[in-house]
Amino acid sequence: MAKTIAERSDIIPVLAEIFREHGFEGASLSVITEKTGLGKGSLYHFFPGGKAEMAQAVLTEIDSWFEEKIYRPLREAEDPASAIRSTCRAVADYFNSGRRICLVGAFALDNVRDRFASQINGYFASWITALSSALQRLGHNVEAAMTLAEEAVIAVQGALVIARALNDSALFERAMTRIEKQLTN
Amino acid sequence: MAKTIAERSDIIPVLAEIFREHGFEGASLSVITEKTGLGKGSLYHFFPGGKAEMAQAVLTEIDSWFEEKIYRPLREAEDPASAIRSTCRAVADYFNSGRRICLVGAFALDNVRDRFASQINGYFASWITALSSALQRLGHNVEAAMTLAEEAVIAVQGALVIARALNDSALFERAMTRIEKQLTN
DNA sequence: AACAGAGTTTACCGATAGGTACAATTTGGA
DNA sequence: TCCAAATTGTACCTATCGGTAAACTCTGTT
Repeated sequence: MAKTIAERSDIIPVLAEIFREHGFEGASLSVITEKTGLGKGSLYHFFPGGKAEMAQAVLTEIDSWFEEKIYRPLREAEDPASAIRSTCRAVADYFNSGRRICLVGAFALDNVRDRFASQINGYFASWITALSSALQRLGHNVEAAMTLAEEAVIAVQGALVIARALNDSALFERAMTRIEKQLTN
Repeated sequence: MAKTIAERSDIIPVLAEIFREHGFEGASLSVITEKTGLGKGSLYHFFPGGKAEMAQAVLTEIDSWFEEKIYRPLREAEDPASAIRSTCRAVADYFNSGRRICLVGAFALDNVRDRFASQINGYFASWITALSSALQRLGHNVEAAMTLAEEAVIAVQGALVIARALNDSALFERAMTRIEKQLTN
């Protein structure tokens, strides 16, 4: 019956969705086996460290996605204004207009924060720094760029919280539109 | 040994702190008995519905605190500008400059959201509505007031997420200062 | 064709989860 | 002072938790 089907990298997006839906503690191994279709044996084959290693892998994948699609374009694009615009759209798409939560933000509010502190910290620090870099090249001074970037990332995370609380994806879209305008006006 | 010491209302703030610290799923009965000093017998005497009823009670208490200290002043104060200023300070104090998370926001991102959907929804809806009311009496038209209010509540929640993620309460204070200024400029 | 190792299934473990039952105790009021 | 109700302690229940062990089955390589 056993087949060499799964690869570690195939499972990670599924794990990400599971953690988003159930949280870290709520994602029991039985849920994980059910949704991935993998038994505990396979799971522990790929992730000897258990749930903690699975979550680490998910956070790492999220970080590299953002690095490639958001942070790097913001830092390196020769046209910072259009980079800001297109990464705002990419963020809105990534979070499916507020219907999908930010796993890193959710972990930050959860009691697992300390366990994944450095990844959580790095995620938001990189985001703010990259955005600030684009804003500086857009003409803002260091301080103003930092403030604007901080405000924008705060607004994205806040909008995710409120959109989910009110079950209102239009609210998230409104917020993203305001953020984009505020950054590129 | 049994003493008639505890009252339901005395326990609720302790429960609130426990849920803030451990989340809903993480707040096991053993943690709750330990931190409250009450055995399961007492706990189930006060809250026959178990953990779910405890969380409901906590959410209800939070809602009535905000109703009294934030929403009502915003709706009814004859000086809306100073009401906005003083409720901003009250909010910053309540969240201990970002060191204390918003339980309702955390629940919104958690998988328990559906279970407490109406309380979560009501909390944020009331906040935005009350703030919008004060802004209208300050001279903004209905639409502008609503947008500003939405933006402010989003910023508070976002700042709580980021401040906790970066372990940076100064960031939260900066955000609250900006919010206050933006609402009363 | 056969072997090694990657991948998988199954059965099991101790610990703890939330919850229940009920007897023991304390308390305020008559 | 004594009783009924309020409160608490203890023992116990079943289900599930995360994790382990080891036998098994594929699959690519030679």
